[in-house]
Amino acid sequence: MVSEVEHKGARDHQKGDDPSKREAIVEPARTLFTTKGYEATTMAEVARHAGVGVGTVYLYFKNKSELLYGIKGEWDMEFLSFMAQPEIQAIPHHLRARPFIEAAFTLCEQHSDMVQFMGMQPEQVGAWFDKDGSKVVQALQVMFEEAIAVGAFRPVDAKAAAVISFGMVNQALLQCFVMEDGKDKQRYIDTLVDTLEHWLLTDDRR
Amino acid sequence: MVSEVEHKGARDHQKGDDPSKREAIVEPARTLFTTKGYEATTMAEVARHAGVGVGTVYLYFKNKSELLYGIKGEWDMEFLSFMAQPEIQAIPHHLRARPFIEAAFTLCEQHSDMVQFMGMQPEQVGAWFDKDGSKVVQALQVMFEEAIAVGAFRPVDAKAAAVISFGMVNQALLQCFVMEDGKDKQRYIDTLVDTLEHWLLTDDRR
Amino acid sequence: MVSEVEHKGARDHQKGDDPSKREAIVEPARTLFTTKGYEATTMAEVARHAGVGVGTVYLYFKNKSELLYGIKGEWDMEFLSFMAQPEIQAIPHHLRARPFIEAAFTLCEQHSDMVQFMGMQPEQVGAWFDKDGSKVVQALQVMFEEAIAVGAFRPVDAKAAAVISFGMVNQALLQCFVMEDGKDKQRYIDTLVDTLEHWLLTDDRR
Amino acid sequence: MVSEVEHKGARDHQKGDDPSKREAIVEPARTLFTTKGYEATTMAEVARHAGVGVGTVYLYFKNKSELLYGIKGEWDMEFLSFMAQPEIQAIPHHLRARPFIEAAFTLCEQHSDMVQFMGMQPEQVGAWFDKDGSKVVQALQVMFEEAIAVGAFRPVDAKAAAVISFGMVNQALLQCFVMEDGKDKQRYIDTLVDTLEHWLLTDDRR
DNA sequence: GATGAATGAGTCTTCATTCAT
DNA sequence: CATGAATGAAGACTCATTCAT
Repeated sequence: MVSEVEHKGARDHQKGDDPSKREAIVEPARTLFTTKGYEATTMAEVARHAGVGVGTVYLYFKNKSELLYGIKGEWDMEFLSFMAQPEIQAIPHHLRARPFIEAAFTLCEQHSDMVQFMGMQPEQVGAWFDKDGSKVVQALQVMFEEAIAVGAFRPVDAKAAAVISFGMVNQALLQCFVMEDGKDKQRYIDTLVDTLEHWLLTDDRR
Repeated sequence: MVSEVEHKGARDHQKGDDPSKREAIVEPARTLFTTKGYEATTMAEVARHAGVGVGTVYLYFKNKSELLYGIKGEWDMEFLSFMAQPEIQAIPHHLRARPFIEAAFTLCEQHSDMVQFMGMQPEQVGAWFDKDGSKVVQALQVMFEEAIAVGAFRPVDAKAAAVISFGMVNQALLQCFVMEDGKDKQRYIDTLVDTLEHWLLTDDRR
Repeated sequence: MVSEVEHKGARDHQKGDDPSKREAIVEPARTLFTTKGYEATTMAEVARHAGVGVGTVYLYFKNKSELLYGIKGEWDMEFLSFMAQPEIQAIPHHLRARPFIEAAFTLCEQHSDMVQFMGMQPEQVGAWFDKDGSKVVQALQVMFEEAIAVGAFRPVDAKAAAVISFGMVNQALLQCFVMEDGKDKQRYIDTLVDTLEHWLLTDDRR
Repeated sequence: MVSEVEHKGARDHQKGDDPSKREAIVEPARTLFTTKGYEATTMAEVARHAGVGVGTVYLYFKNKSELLYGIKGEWDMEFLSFMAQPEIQAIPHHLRARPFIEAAFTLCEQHSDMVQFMGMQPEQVGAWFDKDGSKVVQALQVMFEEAIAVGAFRPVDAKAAAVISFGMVNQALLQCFVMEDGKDKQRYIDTLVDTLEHWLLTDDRR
């Protein structure tokens, strides 16, 4: 309606496979879901903001839940791929806390509206949230197990630690970017790093 | 749509005055909101579970949002009054972690449905959530400031620490009671206590 | 909206139990379903013609299918109760054809719009049509079995005969009241009676 | 909305010209319409089963109704041409009942999905159904008039008899192939033949 | 001629809210 | 005060139809 969908040269479309159009839908959906809430956002709104027809949204996402899932999945992927980066993996565990936290904050600053989805309750969303815990928590657990194995971290319960650390970072991001305006970023980063280091590092490392 | 609720003939009763009936409405509302989610719960359901007519619910709460507000306020009160208990206050700060966490888990076990509200996002609910942060986080902050002042805790940023500790406990409760069935309670309690003690206690206290 | 819902004295309503209002919904629904077809009729139209809100229709019928089912069931009941009438049952089998056919035509004349539903296809309607055959066909089958047992009818296959006689009467009603304007009623009645008598009566009875 | 389909540039091809492709569309359309019902079948489904694009269907049929019209017409033609067969016409009227019924059942067994269309209500389909009655009934009427003229059939009302016989056969086919699985074919054939012979044949012929 | 991505009007259905009793 | 039948605005989703390629 606002003609922001350029006439791109290529022409081999699958059913709902144009990544640029998919992104054009996901982006306003993310903003609306986080701004107004999932239930309060209508598919028509998403479509209007995306500059496409309602039907088109359903061409790319089977239903409203799938749209949310797509957003959540996108974030997970982004976060996971960040954790898998060679640069991050190269850092010894006992020095990982700060760059890790800082990266998380930077990532969330770019998509500050996305923060809420990290802690989204399964009941509120439907069945798409895997009961075993989100991919992110699982990845954290694996990382903790490694760190404990190599003696970098104290021998804590890796599963519980993953949940707990996810919770503290998530809440800090929420407070920092959703409730406040992001101005106290450094304060939360510093405190989080302090928390993790005192909690997890073996005494000789601190 | 603005003001068409006033002008009640000439009755002099307040709107909803019977506290026991109010409680009879709030209680199932809490259960339903947390079990099925706010949007998925209908006023008719709340009324039916409360054993009153739909109209009666509107006698005590102007609308659905007000009902949610009532619940949130009640929970805050319950949590806050727990924190203000003499028994809790009597415990020295450096020994408070375990009884505090254990009490939180017990409290949440009793009202396991309530857990979700701790982390409820303001945007998802409406405008009723005070921007300054929840009462609970504020209370935690005060407690931390005291503990730091008396030298029981390391000198961390009390505000950030309140947010972070709230986040970790909340996420653990969520994982324990909502995602899982509460069976690993002890595991999460132990790890949380471990976290708090290593993070906050001064070295000579650990 | 047109204030045609009288303020009747009584006041003990169940959920959707006011028979007069139920009838006020069923009646236009029947007309619309038969005039425009089931799929082409919208619930909003039914509500508008009934002089009630859409929601009210859903108070009396769970969904569109149930509304159709209600209509079909109502017709079946009416037809069945007609067949069970003492006056009809009193007539000896070999003389039943004419009064029976005449009654059917009279009944359908009153609800001429209803005729189509007799022959409605199960697939077009959903799952509400019992596979064993409609109640009407079953009732006919029983009647045929009796008539054959007492020697009033020739020994034909009662089941097949019920289907066949239902088909011929139904098609005649359809032709007479739906395709034509009912003017040739007598012609169809006479031919149907002739058909049944020549087909079913034993030679000594004809 | 009235006339915005004309003004095609300057191509000189007729709309849909390839008869084999037309048949490739009609065939699955018939199956789907009869299996799932007209409204429940989507143009996309028809296209997919036909192995062509949606747009192609619209090249051969202006719209969904036209597609239905095409199917109905095709069936009528097939049935009519069956009735016009020399083999059938050669049989003397008083011996025609059985081969005729048997042929109808065989024909319907081959296209068992087509049965429903015989009795299709005009209102349910739209305006394409000629008010004068279906071609099939007309053909039957002609045949009856001939049979009566040559003294093969009793002098019944040919028009009504056509309707009635159409109804009985149609209902039997419906019951046999749609409601049941076709297993009792012989039972219905025998009873139909019995019906027709007792009803129509002159006493000296029976 | 074919195609199928895009469209948006139109459907059923839900549910917060009101108000007559 | 209490009730719950009635309401209709609003939402998710479908699908016939078009048109650029």
